[in-house]
Amino acid sequence: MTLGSYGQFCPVAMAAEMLCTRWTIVLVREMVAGSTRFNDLRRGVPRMSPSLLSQRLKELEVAGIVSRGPADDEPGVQEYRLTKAGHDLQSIIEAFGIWGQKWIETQATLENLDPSLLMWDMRRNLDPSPLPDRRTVISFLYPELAGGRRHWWLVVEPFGDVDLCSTDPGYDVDLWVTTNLRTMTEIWMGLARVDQVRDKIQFEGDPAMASTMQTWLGLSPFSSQSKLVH
Amino acid sequence: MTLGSYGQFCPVAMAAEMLCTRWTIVLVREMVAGSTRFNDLRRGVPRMSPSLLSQRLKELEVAGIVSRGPADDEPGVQEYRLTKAGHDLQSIIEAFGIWGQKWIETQATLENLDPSLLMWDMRRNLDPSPLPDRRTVISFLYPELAGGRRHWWLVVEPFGDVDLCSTDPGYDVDLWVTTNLRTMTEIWMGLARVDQVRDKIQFEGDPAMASTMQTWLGLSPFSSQSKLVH
DNA sequence: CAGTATCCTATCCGATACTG
DNA sequence: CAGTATCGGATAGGATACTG
Repeated sequence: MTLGSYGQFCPVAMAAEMLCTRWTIVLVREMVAGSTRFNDLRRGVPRMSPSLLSQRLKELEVAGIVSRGPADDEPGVQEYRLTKAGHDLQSIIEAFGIWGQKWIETQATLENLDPSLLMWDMRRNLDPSPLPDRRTVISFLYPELAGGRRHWWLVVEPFGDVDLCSTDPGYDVDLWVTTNLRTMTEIWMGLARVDQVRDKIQFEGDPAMASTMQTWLGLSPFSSQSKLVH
Repeated sequence: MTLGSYGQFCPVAMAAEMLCTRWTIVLVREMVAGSTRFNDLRRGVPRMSPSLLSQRLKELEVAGIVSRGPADDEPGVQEYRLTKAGHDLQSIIEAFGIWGQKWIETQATLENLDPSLLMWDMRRNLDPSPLPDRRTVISFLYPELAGGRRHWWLVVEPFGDVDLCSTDPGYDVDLWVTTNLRTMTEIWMGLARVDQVRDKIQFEGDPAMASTMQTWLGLSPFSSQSKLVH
């Protein structure tokens, strides 16, 4: 029996042996959410060192959870895809998320604010359908933050691709949103609705887009578990 | 931010921070299964050192997952009970178990055989209702094992309490079961049915009890996920 | 029975730098 | 961009003994 094994035949223990190592669940979450390339994974798990990320990906490959291969569209670039067993982990990730959203103190959650993570998740879940049928640019400004963490742009391309920039991409901006990181995170997590914190957000630009923000801004997959405070 | 934290506001990460430390999931599994006292927990998680068990219980208490207090029936004895948040972890444990049973190689599972763990789980899930309405004793013998791991007794009391002994309790035995640990584990996990491995089990004693073993022997909670090999 | 205390080391991990 | 290599240090946790 390997050291580090639990030595139990129970399937719970066997699964935990594989999945309950540092960063693994968070990494799988990022893959379930759709990231496939090394540097995309890094953006979703920014505090994980690249060597550990690389190591975990190999372990997951050996375990049959991840398969590695050239990207379909861009050969020469490696992609990490979930296998069937990997996709089945979605139920575990969901169980974690639902439990976490329900039972972890909101207080603790809001001590872990991170604008790059927030914007990266917002990018992923933004719903382009209520937006104009052309390139649309939304700028987010967090005045309390410094340097490259202060200003962000979401660029929604005509066919729904969304890009995240932390330097000005140079396009005309349709809507400027100025708020603080905590408020924006509360909205994303479903702890507040835009209309409830209107006094903490300033809009400039297209008033229609401003007033419909709650519809095109996607929320966290677990937001529905929260009992909307305020 | 504490070292050891993921620094993410995502509920998945927050929950993983709490639950993905060594032994924690396996311990919670044992609590979800019903154990409440320190030494019962030890039997379910035998390879965990008592100091680590004690430490984990304290952490779970701080996290609001476990509450500690005197036993209802036996004051003076401490009991560890799951709080409401703790009971909600059942969905996570189930997700682990279902995934593990489905995707972990049977081979790997059967490398972690452990008679005390198996008997402890069998004790818990045994269904007394098909058995005679009196004290019933079933003896299990694993000839390939040595010493105290070789011989076990399940004592089913009239009102359905089941005791596990590894030394002869002295009662008349109704049924002797002789088999090997791998076969018995396969049955428990739902990888085989009694009638499929009849040639690997010897019965002596009450023939009616022998022939209905599949009905009173409870199976692993995850056995239904397995596609019955052989 | 129900834990606590102590010690010690393996290993995991973080940081950083480097490469094709 | 997509990783690998190296290194050092903290710490988690294993083993064991002990206590009320």
